[in-house]
Amino acid sequence: MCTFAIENHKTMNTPEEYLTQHGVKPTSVRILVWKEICHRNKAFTLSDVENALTDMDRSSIFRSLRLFTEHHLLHEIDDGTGMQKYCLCRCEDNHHVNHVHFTCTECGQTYCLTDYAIPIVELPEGFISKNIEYVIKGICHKCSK
Amino acid sequence: MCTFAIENHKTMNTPEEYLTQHGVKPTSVRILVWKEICHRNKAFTLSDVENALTDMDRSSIFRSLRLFTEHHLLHEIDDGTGMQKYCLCRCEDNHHVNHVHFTCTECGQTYCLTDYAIPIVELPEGFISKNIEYVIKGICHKCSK
DNA sequence: AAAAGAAATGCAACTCAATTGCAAAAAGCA
DNA sequence: TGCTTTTTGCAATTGAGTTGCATTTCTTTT
Repeated sequence: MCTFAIENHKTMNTPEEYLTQHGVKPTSVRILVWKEICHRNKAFTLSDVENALTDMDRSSIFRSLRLFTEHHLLHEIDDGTGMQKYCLCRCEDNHHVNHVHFTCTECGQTYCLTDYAIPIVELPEGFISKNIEYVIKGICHKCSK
Repeated sequence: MCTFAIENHKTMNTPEEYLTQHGVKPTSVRILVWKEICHRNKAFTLSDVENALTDMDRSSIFRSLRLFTEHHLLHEIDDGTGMQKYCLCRCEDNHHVNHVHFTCTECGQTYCLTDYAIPIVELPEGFISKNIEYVIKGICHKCSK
């Protein structure tokens, strides 16, 4: 569904280089965190990464994710489950999530439907749009079987 | 922008009756909470209601809002500010938010754009939609002046 | 290469809103 | 009225996010 990570692995050689190219100094913590998340095609939480990197401190992961977000490697998304989620940024120019998210109420997964663009709503006079969040809640293709 | 409350006051006589009609026993706390929120045309938080009803306990308000939500008098909405927000339900049949929300990054207000319907995205095979959240972030008509 | 300075990390503690346990109060009912 | 159930207020807990600070690691300068 999301070919971003694969593409990157083909073209981007190493995590070190990828981080450097985006203005993030590639420290050991950040490389480990990036390696852990760069292949993900679903939205993930801080706890998800924490569980995958059990030796690493929560706040270090938190700070890495924040830094990645600041440097537009990640999007912060809010799927209404109450936990902050992140997904890989695959924007080419402007840094806005332009795809729809789907949160399964059964398994809790939030999918990045990267091929499904967010339809635009025209706003009333005076309202200026900067960013749009479009989250569908329902049952995912696995849980609906 | 939202004429719901006014319509209700015309047709619905008293809060007591309105709550009863929707399966909520109209206790004194619930009536006070409902009176406080039923005229609102913007999304509000628990703290908003708490500040308006200074004598009432936080958890009592919380429980009232939860009960109202369970009985479809309110929608819970998540505008990404991290605080749970509520807005009046004006659905006629199915209980889904069908309008767009707008959260101003300046003043923090979340507007219910009740005249602006959420455009539907067709989902991939196997995904079943139950509910959609559409939140635009930007600058509102007041802050953009 | 050593010293000084800057940045990153780990740990513990804090924040802040949501939520719950429980006893007291109020409401419903026989 | 007396008994039972529901509701309410208070205090405490939860849980994720976040921060302060001392230690460690990295970078730069001499």
